[in-house]
Amino acid sequence: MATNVQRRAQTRGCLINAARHLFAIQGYADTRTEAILNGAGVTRGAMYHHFRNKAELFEAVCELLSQEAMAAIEQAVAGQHGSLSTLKAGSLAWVDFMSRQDVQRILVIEAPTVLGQARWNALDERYSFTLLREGIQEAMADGSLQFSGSANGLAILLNGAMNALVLRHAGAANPQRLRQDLLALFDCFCGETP
Amino acid sequence: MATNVQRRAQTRGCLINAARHLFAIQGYADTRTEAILNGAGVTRGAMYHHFRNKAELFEAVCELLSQEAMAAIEQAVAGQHGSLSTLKAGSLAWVDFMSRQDVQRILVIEAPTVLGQARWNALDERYSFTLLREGIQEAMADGSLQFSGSANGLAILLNGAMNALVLRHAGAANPQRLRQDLLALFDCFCGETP
DNA sequence: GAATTAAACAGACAGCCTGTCTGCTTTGAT
DNA sequence: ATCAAAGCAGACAGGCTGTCTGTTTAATTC
Repeated sequence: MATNVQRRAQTRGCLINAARHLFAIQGYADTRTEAILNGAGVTRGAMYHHFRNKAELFEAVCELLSQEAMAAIEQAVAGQHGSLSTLKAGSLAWVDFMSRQDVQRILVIEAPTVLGQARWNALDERYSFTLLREGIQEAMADGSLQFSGSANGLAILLNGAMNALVLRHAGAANPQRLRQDLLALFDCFCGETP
Repeated sequence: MATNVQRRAQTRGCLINAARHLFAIQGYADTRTEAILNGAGVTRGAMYHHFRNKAELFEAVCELLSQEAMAAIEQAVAGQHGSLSTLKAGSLAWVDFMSRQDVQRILVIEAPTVLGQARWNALDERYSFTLLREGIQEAMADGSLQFSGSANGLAILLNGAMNALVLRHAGAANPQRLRQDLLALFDCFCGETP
């Protein structure tokens, strides 16, 4: 006799977990709800009791992955001193996390399409993008980062650049090159302090 | 009594055109083939005679838009002298073109999902991305652009950065800011020649 | 230039998939 | 103990894509 909040958390968790793995492998469109139900060990009725539709379940998966990304970044940043090295460490942690096959497919490739522009931006804003912008603001404020445009603009540029990096290097044999290219980009903003 | 090649071009053109508009407004998943058939004025049999499935029709639309993008860029570049100003002009033309609502939704947002990673990369490689990389290679070769990583890596970074720019500024009130942020980014690569 | 082949097209049809809907079970409140 | 509400079960309907057979129109062959 479990409490209601426990039951709720249990089935929601199973659904999100099963969906997460299937979405990662087959993609959103090619994942049948039937497969999710089997994977989660629940019935159709349960699923549609917790989520309005498949897209809402997908959003819940995105939410979870975004939280995990945040956690990974914050952990990587924890030991750093100085705004620039903090920014660099956070960015490297970001690309490392996004390089994971499952995360990449769900968060980078499919989320913009499935969630739509508005919800996707909102999600980003709620998590890693805000982190990135704040890091940039700090680094620009104390002069260790130089950019003639706005901090927000630079955050957009960097975010997009990193996304493109992980996508192009997907499954590549040189995971090291990705980090090199990214750090080379940072060097461009640091003026004459190598 | 039209020739076969004419008939073929006609119906294919009508389908691609109708699909293009519908995909732009409603997105790929929410566009019913029925609607495309009505828009194009052809029947189901005709469509599936020319395209294996909906995705293949979508790919044809992407192909067309990519060609238009190439044309726009090459026109913008035509009057330019010097590798750097050529690169800048081409990049601005690129973001201008991609800022169009329809192009954005189809090429930037949905194409990676619908075509899949491999086909999407191949498409990019066939068109604008190659143009960008060559522009960067030239500018790096004559020293007007400095970057400690590879030309290919920089092309990836710039491409991703520009994509992110147009997405974030979608429907924004300040279309000028987009260009400013992009040019600010270029300034970072130009060392001490302002 | 009649006959044959192949391409282009028409439209009915089947199978699949999502979301709904009604009913049942378990938990929580009174 | 009783009633309300949340959680869940599973059948079902409607819609959509792709197929398949048949028909028309162009090209080829003799």
